[in-house]
Amino acid sequence: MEREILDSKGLREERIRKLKELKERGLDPYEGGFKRGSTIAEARDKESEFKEKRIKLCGRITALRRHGQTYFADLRDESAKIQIYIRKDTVGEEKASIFKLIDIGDFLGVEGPIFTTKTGELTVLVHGFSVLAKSIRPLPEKWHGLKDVEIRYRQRYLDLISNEKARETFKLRSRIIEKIRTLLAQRGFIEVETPMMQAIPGGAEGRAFKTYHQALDRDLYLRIAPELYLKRLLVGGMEKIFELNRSFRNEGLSTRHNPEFTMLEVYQAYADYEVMMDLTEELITGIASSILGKENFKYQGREINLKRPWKREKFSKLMEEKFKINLEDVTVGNLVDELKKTGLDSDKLEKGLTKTQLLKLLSENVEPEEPTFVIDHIADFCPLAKRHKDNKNLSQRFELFIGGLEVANAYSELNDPLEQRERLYNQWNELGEEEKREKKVDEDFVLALEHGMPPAGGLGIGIDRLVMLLTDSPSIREVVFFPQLKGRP
RNA sequence: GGGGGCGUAGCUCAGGGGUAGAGCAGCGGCCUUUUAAGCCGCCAACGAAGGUUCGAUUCCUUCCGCCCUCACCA
Repeated sequence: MEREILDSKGLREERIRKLKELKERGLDPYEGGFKRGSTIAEARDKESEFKEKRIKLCGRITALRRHGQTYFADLRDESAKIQIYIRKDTVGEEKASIFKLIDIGDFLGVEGPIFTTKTGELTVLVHGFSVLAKSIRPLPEKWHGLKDVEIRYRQRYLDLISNEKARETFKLRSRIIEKIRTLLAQRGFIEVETPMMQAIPGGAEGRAFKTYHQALDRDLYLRIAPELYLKRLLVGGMEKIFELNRSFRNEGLSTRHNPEFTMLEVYQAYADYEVMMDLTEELITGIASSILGKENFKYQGREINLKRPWKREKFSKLMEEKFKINLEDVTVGNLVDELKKTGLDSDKLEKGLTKTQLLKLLSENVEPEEPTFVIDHIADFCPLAKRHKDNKNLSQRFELFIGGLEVANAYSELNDPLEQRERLYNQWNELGEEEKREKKVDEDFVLALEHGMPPAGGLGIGIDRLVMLLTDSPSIREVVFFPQLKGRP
């Protein structure tokens, strides 16, 4: 922060000088409140009402045009923008001279009737105004706005002031989340909250953040998923639940990954992954049609069409098409060898094949324009999912891809406690020595299952990615107010 | 962590081994219906540290930060 303070010293000092002068004139700009008569949008709607009587508006000055003894300025609140006009024969000599101390960025309350200028601009003829807050830093440029992505992320408020697109994106994010809650509530789901600080982080792949609790003298981890706790609630008899909140993964950053991210997890007792597919379609098309007003839109230049029903492609079929591998005679053990035979870049395979890598390979085989459920994955990659009755190597699971993004993941939840324990230990055994020490099998979770968990469908939707998709944002940093960045020098 | 690109004024952009240029913003002046107001004048910057060189903002090295990409992950 030190640098900016020095850099903008001259501009800042000039504004502090104006601030002092305001105070000397008995007008402390941080002192007063203001009774807003209406928002600017309301004022614009009801302009005719205020041709005669006065209106009281407030907002921030975003442009200032001095014209001799008069000023035109743009006043903006969250709802809209309106021009204000200050002239000394209306506002008075004293007030007019005070207006010299106003800068772009200051907050103002104004009062006066509305008229239309000869160029047709709706304008408040200011009879009185008060300074509600003085800005002592210059705002980014009015025409080109703020483009420096680093400043846009680190000082998001400047981005929000300068860029309409940013304001829209975050408003949409809020409406999307609100809509999800409404849609789920309409279907009888209730929202629950489970621990973000967990003794044993589980329910997903990925490294956890570690922290320490003083009084308990124990290590705790930030959750990588709420899954195992939500299933405990199924055991407890809750039948339709969801949690919509943050999870944390201690992994690298990318345009699709922020260390803290927002996930929706939904569980429905006596359902399975087929039911969750329907629910996913309903949720996402419901959101799109209510928020965007349509089911087709562009994502990064590609036309996406959400018209139901969505494609459901068997994982094995995609493997067959892409790699000519028949999953019937392939196990996880020799899958890597089989893939190498297909001439796939073997460097990538040397380190072994993770679930994520495999999905990535397959997602390249999925049409980005149409939403596609990739269903029935290799069971060994899905320790929490039920196996298929007719093929024990496959699990009742789907991953949903839209526009090249993986936006949802769901399965029929495994509720056989003995199999669950075995599969968790199998997974644990594959870990490296260090990981084995950090990650343990959550026996307490298995204990819950031993008391009986109803069959259930579970669904996870990456909210940040869904918002990216619906706001046509190329990076997760565009949909998270304060994305994680490195430290400053 | 690997690879590629980038870092010039408060903001948006030029430039380039020899005095660093513009627009917006700011300051001063003229202007009472402008709106990217206009006109005149002024203020203001090469991410940091080393090196090469008579001379570095420009070339080289290291560091810091940002973007893209690969890997871990969703």
